[in-house]
Amino acid sequence: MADITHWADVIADEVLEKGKRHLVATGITPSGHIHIGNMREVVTADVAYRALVDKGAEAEFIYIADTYDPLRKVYPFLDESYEEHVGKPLSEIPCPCGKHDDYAEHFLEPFLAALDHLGIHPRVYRADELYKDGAYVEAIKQSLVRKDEIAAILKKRSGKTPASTWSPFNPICNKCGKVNTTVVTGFDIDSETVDYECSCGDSGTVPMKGGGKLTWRVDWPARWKALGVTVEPFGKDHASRGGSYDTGQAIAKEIFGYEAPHPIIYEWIMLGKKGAMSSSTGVVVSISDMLKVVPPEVLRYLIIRTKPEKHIRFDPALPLLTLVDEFERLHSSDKATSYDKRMIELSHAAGLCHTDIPFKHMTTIYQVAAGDFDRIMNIVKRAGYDTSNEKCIRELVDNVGNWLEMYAPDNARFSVQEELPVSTATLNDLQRAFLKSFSQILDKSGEMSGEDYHNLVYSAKETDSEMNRMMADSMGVSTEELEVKPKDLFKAIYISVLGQSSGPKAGWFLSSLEKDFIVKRFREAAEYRP
RNA sequence: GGGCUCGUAGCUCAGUCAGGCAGAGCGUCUGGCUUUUAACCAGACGGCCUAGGGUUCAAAUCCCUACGAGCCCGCCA
Repeated sequence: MADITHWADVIADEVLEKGKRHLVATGITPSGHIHIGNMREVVTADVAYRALVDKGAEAEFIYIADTYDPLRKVYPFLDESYEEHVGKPLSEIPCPCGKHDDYAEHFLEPFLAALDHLGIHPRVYRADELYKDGAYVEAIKQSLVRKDEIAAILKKRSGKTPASTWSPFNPICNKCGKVNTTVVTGFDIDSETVDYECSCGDSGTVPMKGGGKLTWRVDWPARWKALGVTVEPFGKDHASRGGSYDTGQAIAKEIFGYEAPHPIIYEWIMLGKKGAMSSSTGVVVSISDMLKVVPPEVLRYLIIRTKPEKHIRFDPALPLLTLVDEFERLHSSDKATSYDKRMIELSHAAGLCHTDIPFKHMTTIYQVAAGDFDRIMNIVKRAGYDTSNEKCIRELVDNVGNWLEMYAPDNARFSVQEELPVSTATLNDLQRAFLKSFSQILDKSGEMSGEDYHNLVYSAKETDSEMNRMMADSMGVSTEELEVKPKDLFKAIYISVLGQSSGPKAGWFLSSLEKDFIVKRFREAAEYRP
């Protein structure tokens, strides 16, 4: 089989045939909690951008927040008092929590933080600022002048006839502040103003600069031209014939004289077994929820490994652990193909921190330490991991803690019992003799590694070992009579420490506990008589 | 009704653009590792590539049709 080229590189090659300078754009409307589908868009854009840069293109990456879009309705998470704001641009509505400058910023701020977390650093534009700075004025003029042509394009492509009062430009009413209740009654190209009537009864004049916005289907192509967008990913919803890319393409070419950007169409992300993610059906995982449990690199990997046009199935329970494992294995594998390496490279991105501690190991460490960060660090240090980047480790610890709490299946959970578990009563004489001997040997020895612990357990069945002799003595039998099954010994360890009959790999597990604790616990367990 | 995308092992998916022996990981099973596993190593099992036609020396791959899944054609990104 020929070498497989990663889709991002395929896209970059296609795009490079059109030219060497590129502007990769992405954008969404911060009207509510920004969900995971949007994350795919941004990661997709970032990867395309990186692939372009890697191939020597002069590329830039921008993110446009559609802060000037009107609020469509009072969403379930909003207070009823927002009724009066429906129809106003998001940037002109008060913040729901009062801590941000405006409504748009309230949802934008955590999203931008998430982007940073993922190692994605586009230049950020806010649509309201672009409008207020006059970036759209030229496009607004052209659109108003050639309104009928645009309407004809919309009709031809989408089959829908725009209303007679339709205008590509929606003024913001001076009185009620709404942008979707006004009708254009005239305009003046020289003074750059637009006249309107509003359903609230007001009428007046607004400047083209910051006095209103272009309707979406015109706004998009206008933006391409104004900013020079050449590559843009968008959801498949825009992609069909008669959709906004289709009309945008025509408007860009025929009205603004601009070639539409290279499209990257992506599919939705499905959640577990519940189906497509959609806000209307309530099947939603917000980005912040996602980042609570998934290390950023793995989230990137999840998106990067699948071609944009295929849907992604995301299951935050055990399959997540598999995904993390797969990523980490690929990361350290010497069998990785060039394709694998490329995926790892793209998952990495600048600005992400990485620790060499496997996620799965951390699930054990975390539970051994009962989530206490100082104790976790001690264990990590003892296990010989790199602890220089405490911030990264803390991120991993947070992910693991949240995962255990929110999604982990029961068999992945355990807790070291503070007190001797009552189930210790079920231990038999051999198991007690083992724990007693183990405790004594450990008491007089130095620090032991996971492997030391492992070997010590197995030494119990060797007739010439110290452990074997001590157990025989303790039980009052000869070493020949002693019949040891390691399985029972491991069971004794788990029961006395966790109160359950199985647990994480024992040697390694014991080495992450305090030695003194083990000595004491095993002695107590050996002596315990109900 | 019209359009777009997808359909490959039990699961998640590569491979389709550029036709050339049907692939990976996970799971399962077997064996091994000083027989604990949720760790590691080796191997095995696992397929009508959704179905039916067509083109071709040769089709998972290209063309047509059907079926299934998701989405769009509402100024809703």
